[in-house]
Amino acid sequence: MLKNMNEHTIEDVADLGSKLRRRRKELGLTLEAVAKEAGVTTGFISQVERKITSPSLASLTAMADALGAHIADFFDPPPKPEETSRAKMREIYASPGGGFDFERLSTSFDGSTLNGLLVHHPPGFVIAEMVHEGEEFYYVIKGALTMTVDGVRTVLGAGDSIHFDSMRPHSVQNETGETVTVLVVNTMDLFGEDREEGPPHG
Amino acid sequence: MLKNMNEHTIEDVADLGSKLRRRRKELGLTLEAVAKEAGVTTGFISQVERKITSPSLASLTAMADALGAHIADFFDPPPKPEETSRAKMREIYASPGGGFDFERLSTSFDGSTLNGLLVHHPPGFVIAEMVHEGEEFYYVIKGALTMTVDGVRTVLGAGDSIHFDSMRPHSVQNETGETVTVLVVNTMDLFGEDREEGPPHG
DNA sequence: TCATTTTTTTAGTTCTACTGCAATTATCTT
DNA sequence: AAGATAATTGCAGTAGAACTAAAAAAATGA
Repeated sequence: MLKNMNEHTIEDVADLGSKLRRRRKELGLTLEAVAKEAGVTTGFISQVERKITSPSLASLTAMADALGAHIADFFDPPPKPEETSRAKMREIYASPGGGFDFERLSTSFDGSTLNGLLVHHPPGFVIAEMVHEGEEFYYVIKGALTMTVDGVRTVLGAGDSIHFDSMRPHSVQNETGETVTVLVVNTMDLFGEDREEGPPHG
Repeated sequence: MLKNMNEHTIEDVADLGSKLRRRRKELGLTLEAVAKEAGVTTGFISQVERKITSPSLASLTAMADALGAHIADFFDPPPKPEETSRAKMREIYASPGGGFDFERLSTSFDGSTLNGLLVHHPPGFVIAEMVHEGEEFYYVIKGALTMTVDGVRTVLGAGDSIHFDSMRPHSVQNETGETVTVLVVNTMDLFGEDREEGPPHG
């Protein structure tokens, strides 16, 4: 069963049992309660929690459901370092397609998903509609930004914010005569572009 | 194999094959290349991608590795709605333990992980050191905030930011004589506190 | 301390995770 | 368009592990 696995992956699966047991204990449930809900035996769950047996995806999904969790929650990788970003020490980058400048605020570490940018949209600039995985959060620091999400156009002023799923078609534009400064925080898209290149920003 | 599963969970597993194939195609890899890397046969991967067979956790992990991805990435649930948050229409909440006020900026939808808050720290206020899952991003809007992460103390001024893994011991304090306003964005902790109560904020 | 509950252990069995190989389809080159 | 090669699917298995049932041990509560 545990054939063809490197050390990293062994750790991932090893965590599974512990996480299942921890979740069960947090909920104050007995093996029997979870077993009954998941449609398996208490002995089996016990073995899974103690890493003696590996559950099939179907069984694991049933167990996750019984624990009010999602299967993906039991496979979180371990995290790491940090970084402070100083306003005065940041580099200002031009966007890959040209048009706006940005400063990168966030750092990255194993398991990190947050991507923070300070974006400066010049007057009249438009980012064409796009769709991709992840979710996004915009907080307008200065000026007024026009966003269109799923065809719904919204003008955000200073202090306003918006949070949406990036799978919904969205576009951004600065319809004012001034540069607009926006803080953008989105989740990393593992299947998206390499982080070392310019950010897609929405 | 697919016994004891409700409709929601069937969808989750059904997505697996499609996601594996999509990822493989994105990388321009053949079944044979992935199979060789993962230590399984091409026929098997083909069956998994077409949902004819469900892989064991060990095999799935090996496949994910071969695809340069993480096993959890293949179980993402589908996302949903959005919300705009207006500065002038937000409610200001007092924190559960008392001491600081905050405004909630983000919304939530299935699969969403971002949690955005605008936090107002009064002079001298301290949030004791804590540790929990997820990651955090702070952007100082007004004033100066002192943060201590893993015993390292840092003072962040307006425009400064910090991004770190919440599993590292961290505390927050306002050592100034003015109220400090900070934008906090962190990832949802499924195993943490219920969102309807006040936010832990760090 | 004792009764009950919970978990672990043990000895299986069944069925599916995965193989090997042939057939089919897709792609590329001329 | 034809032919060669590469890639994928189909098919018939089988070995072993996913999971069971029941007994034993451990944990818990009164």
